[in-house]
Amino acid sequence: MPEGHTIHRLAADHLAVFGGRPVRASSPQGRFDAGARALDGRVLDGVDAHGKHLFLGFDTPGADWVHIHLGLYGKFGFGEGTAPAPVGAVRLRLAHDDAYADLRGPTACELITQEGKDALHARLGCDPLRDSDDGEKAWGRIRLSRTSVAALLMDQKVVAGVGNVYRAEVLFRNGIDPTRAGRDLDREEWEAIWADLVGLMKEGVRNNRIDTVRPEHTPEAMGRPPRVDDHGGEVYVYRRAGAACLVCGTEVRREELAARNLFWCPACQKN
DNA sequence: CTACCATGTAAAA
DNA sequence: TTTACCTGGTAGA
Repeated sequence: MPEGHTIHRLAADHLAVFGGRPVRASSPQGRFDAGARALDGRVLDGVDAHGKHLFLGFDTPGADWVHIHLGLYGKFGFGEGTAPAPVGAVRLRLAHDDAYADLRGPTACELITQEGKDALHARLGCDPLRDSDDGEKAWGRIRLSRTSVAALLMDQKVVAGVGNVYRAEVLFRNGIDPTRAGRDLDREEWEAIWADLVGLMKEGVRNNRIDTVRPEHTPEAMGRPPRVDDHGGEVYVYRRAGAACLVCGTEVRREELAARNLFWCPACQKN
């Protein structure tokens, strides 16, 4: 269940593992048969990621990119050596003699042209993990919007790549009340949020997990027993409803907002 | 074992 | 706004 950092990491990993040499492509599950046949024997010659969208570029005439969106369930599994017989519904398998990658359960796995890729970029907001992006385009939307900053952060047309974990955590770290309207933020607050997202998400790509707890608030630093969050990283509020805030001890709250769980500390996030 | 939930999005109603 | 997609982990029987 990926946010943007996972996708950027996958892009880099695909290039490192498969780049520059012909790959064998198949769709054991069958739903990407035609696409896999078009890719089979081709060379992966470029990768890209924008928000939660992954693009694998092959030297394939008329079908320049594989566009993959993992959705809520999608997952890649990498393995070394000769690929074993596929287990379960593998939508796409890429392989060479030394490694393989299996894709299961994606929302999207399709061949697209450069034009199609351009259209996707056009409808996505700025991505904290794209070096060419800055937060200005998002600020243009946010500063005029009556929508809550919590909803705006999850809107991929505004900011691309932020999901429920980074949303909750960046608002906590910046002391922002999630219900505040975008237009009630000031520029300094937005710039701090954006800069924090860039830092957190880059660290997420490096570590392949989401960690947001500052050193001074780790259980060790606070004199509390060590804690393991069940999504793989250390966080302040995400999925911690009912537990004590790591900073002030107040009970972390959870509420449904636009069909997604929102987590926050009502004491730390009053600004 | 079954039921339910989840870091997401698009299509249907 | 609701439903569907589609997988894996976990809680509970």
